[in-house]
Amino acid sequence: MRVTIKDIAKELGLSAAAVSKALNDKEDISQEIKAKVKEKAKEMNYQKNETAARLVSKKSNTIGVFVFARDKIKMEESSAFKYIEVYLNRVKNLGYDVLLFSIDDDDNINNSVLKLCLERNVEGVIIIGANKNQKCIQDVIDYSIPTVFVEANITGNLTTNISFNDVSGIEKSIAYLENKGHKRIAFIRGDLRTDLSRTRFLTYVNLISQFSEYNDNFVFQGDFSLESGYEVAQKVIELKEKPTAIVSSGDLMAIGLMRGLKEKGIKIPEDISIIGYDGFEIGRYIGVPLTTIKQDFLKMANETVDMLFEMIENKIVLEPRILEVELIIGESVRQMV
Amino acid sequence: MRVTIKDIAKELGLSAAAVSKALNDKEDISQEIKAKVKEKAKEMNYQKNETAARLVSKKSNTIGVFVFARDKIKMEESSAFKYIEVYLNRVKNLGYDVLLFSIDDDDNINNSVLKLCLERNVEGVIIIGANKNQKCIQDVIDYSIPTVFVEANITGNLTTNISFNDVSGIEKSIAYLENKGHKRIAFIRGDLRTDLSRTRFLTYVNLISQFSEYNDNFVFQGDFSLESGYEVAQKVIELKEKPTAIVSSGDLMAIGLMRGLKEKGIKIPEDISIIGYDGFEIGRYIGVPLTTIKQDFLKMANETVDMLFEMIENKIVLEPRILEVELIIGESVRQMV
DNA sequence: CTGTTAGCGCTTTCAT
DNA sequence: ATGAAAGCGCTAACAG
Repeated sequence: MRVTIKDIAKELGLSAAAVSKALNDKEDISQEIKAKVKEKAKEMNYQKNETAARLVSKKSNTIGVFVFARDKIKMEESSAFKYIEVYLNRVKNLGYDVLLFSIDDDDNINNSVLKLCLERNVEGVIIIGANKNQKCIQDVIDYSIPTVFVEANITGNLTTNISFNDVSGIEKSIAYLENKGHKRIAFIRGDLRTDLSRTRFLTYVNLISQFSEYNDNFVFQGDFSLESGYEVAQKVIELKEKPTAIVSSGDLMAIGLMRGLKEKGIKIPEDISIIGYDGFEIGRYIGVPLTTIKQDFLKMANETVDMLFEMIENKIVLEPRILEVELIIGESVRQMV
Repeated sequence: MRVTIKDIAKELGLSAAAVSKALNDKEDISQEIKAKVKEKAKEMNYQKNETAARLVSKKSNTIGVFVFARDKIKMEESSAFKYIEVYLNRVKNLGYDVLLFSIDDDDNINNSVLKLCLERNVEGVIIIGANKNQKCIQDVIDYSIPTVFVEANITGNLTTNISFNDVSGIEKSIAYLENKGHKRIAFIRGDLRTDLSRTRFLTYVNLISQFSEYNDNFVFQGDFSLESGYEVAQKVIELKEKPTAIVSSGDLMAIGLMRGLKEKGIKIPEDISIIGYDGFEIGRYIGVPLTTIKQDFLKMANETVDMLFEMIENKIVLEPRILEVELIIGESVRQMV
């Protein structure tokens, strides 16, 4: 049997309440009792039962982190993991635990996010990569539980969001290419069901229409994986009229694409220029350093935690935030003549 | 106020006990009541308070996952994240939650792993990348809580472990290089405080001594990051007598190294051959596809969960397991003449 | 300051 | 098959 406060109360001839107060450093208890109790607790190897404490205090000291993964196995390729470590450390220092969930579309019915939150009594929620239309999140949006959506433009009751400026990112890419004299610019998009992919793609469409004709053949579908980028190479090859530059919605797809093109004898940037998106460190280490849009994941993670706890503490809803991104110039884009 | 079983009992003119039984599909309750209760519950938007249920049933339905991170920011570079998604999905399907913790050496004093486990009442524990000598894990080892150590050779009370065969991995690398005629083989090791790094390094030392003289200058210290590999390049340059091949304890370090060497005008594999370790997908996409040791992370993750739940269910301690690894031949090693 | 009492929301005997 | 009663381990309100 685990030792409880009753045990240590009995041992010391005190009441359970006194022990509880001592252990929790309450004001209305003498120093000597505090000392005695704490010593005894250590001696008896007492461990607080948080479950019980949480039941009465109605505080769970837990925040829920939900990661939406379209592609089960490839969650590691999402940016989610770049955030989670920060969450873990920050949240731990604030005295909270992190309950982590991975959600996919099949989960809609039985595991609504709200259900999981209410059952576990989480005090705040971070949701990465969701999209408005998923049934399983509708209810959290309405419910008054502090929630921050990451990379999804969703607001609601005590709900806000934070994203990178995807419009600006694509603008910077395209402007840079234009400057370098590129006109025929292709695009690799991700799954359009996410806000992020949609925004990047639509921005491309808007901009491209301004100085050339939008061409369906210049749009390729990927899923952010190395492999999906690699496969695009084959499709590029088959094009009669090739683009002079390709903008990828993600660095990994860009890297896969570069590999694919290389194997087909296409030189980068001499034959085709490439721009990625993400600013992953690895992009600087591959054969041709990748020109890309850098996102400050660390900052994103920290601001997310800031926002969440401000909402938890003050019960106010915050304005959504948008983080700026930066063009990183590698060697994967050439100047057209 | 949240709706409780009492509320729905009152609404239906039943007892709380009956409602509880109905909701939990117990045998000793009629079908009609079950149906009525469930419907009413849905109608009233009832959500079970797991905290309360856990207090009485003494089951938390939670497993704790602890990731040891030497280098705070670089957890994403560890293999831990390759496992976590599998844990999440498997564990969810078994009706459990995952409480995730990141532990560093500073945490030893206040947050012993056992303390966190007992407070949260976790029913099983997965610990990634720990090492025997850390104070903060000593107590879990002795305590009877089902525990699986990943990539650390630790056993104990209801405690087992699973690792890749690091000896075999390094043997395969070195044998391959020997076969290709390499004699002067250097090594990049990771932090020797982890079992994994120690084993890989010691195996290198053993083997190398068999056919050449162990040379301290041929051993470089890294930390599994791209950057640390990159920095090794400079040190290689400064060597009067250069190795013909370098074995890296990790793929990212190998990739960083290759980049560094390339910038210094050293060609791979013509001038120096490289072998990595991990089998990360990215290694096949970089300039020169990396020859490496492939570890089946998916299998590792699944077996870890299997072992843990077998221990949870049967309260028996399992034999440690070792997973075989495989040499993947890329283009980063050349045949010596 | 310390103890008594009550109860968080649920499950679980044990009667009925 | 249903309900009454007890209690999981802790904290909070109130008395003393």
